[in-house]
Amino acid sequence: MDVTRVFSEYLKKHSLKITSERVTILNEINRINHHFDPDTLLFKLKNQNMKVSRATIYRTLDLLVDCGLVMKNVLGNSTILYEKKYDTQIHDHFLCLSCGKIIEFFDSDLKKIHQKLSKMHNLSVSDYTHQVFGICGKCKVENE
Amino acid sequence: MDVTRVFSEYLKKHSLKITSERVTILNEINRINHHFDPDTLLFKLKNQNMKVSRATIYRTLDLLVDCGLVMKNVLGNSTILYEKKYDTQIHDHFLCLSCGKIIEFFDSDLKKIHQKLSKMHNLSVSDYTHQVFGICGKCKVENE
DNA sequence: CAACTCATTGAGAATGAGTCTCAATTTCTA
DNA sequence: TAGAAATTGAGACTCATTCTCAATGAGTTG
Repeated sequence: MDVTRVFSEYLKKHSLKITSERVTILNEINRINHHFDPDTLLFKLKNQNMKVSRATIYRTLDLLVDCGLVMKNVLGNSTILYEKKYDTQIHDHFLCLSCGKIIEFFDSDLKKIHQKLSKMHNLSVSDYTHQVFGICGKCKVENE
Repeated sequence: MDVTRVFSEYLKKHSLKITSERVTILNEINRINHHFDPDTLLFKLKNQNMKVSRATIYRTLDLLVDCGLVMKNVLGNSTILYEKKYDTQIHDHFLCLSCGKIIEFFDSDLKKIHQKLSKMHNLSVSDYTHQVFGICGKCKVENE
């Protein structure tokens, strides 16, 4: 998937400009294979002497979410995490309430639930989040 | 379900006190049949001349979530909503991205997905959230 | 390719939901 | 009913995110 092209076309369509900051941010996200938060992203760029402001990180993430390349998740209480939506099928997260560990998973049966919902209410589904909370295997053992 | 009793017992077990504010808040939640946010709750109580501070609302909601009587959801970007967990089976929300309408639904097949997940990773599930985004029937028609 | 328009950027101020502080008050145990 | 311990409210505080606005840059047009 030519991510840069998708983003460029999105920007053009909305009369927005292809700036070096936007390209830099997208490239960095491309390199991250799991979830991340805006500050981590800022930090990674700072470490490479790429100068991008916090405001621009937030603004660009909004654009990437809007054009469908990035997914924004609010996990549990207040943990916010972003992740690529391409090159991956992972949409769902399990959060261990004891140690905070996050397990990523995907179950295609969820699609069937969404299809049922669509039919029942005559609506169309474009996205979803599904988060599961509990105790992971390791913590279960430790609490025994 | 004797909600007051459940809450009282929870408080006793944790050496916490049954105060008029806590009872007032629980009673008000009892009267609400859909989702709500902390400020709405505060407002409703103010309108009835019940004096409860914002801090106490937040503190009590945390307790109610902890003892399992109330569910806290983060819907979409940053909408936070609470709702009763008793007298209802509703756990899941559909949010119309066009008009903001929220449709509540429940599908028991989700349980099966959680059971599969539990087995696969040897974990135990205690809670979940499932949010679906898209366009509702009404908005679909209007956009034609 | 130069001029011009309009989006973009960064620095730091502003916002706002939620949390914390602490003295005064209330609960409840013994 | 006395006393220990939890609770409350008001407002200060936090911290992630958004806003402001002057300076800069992209890209369009002649």
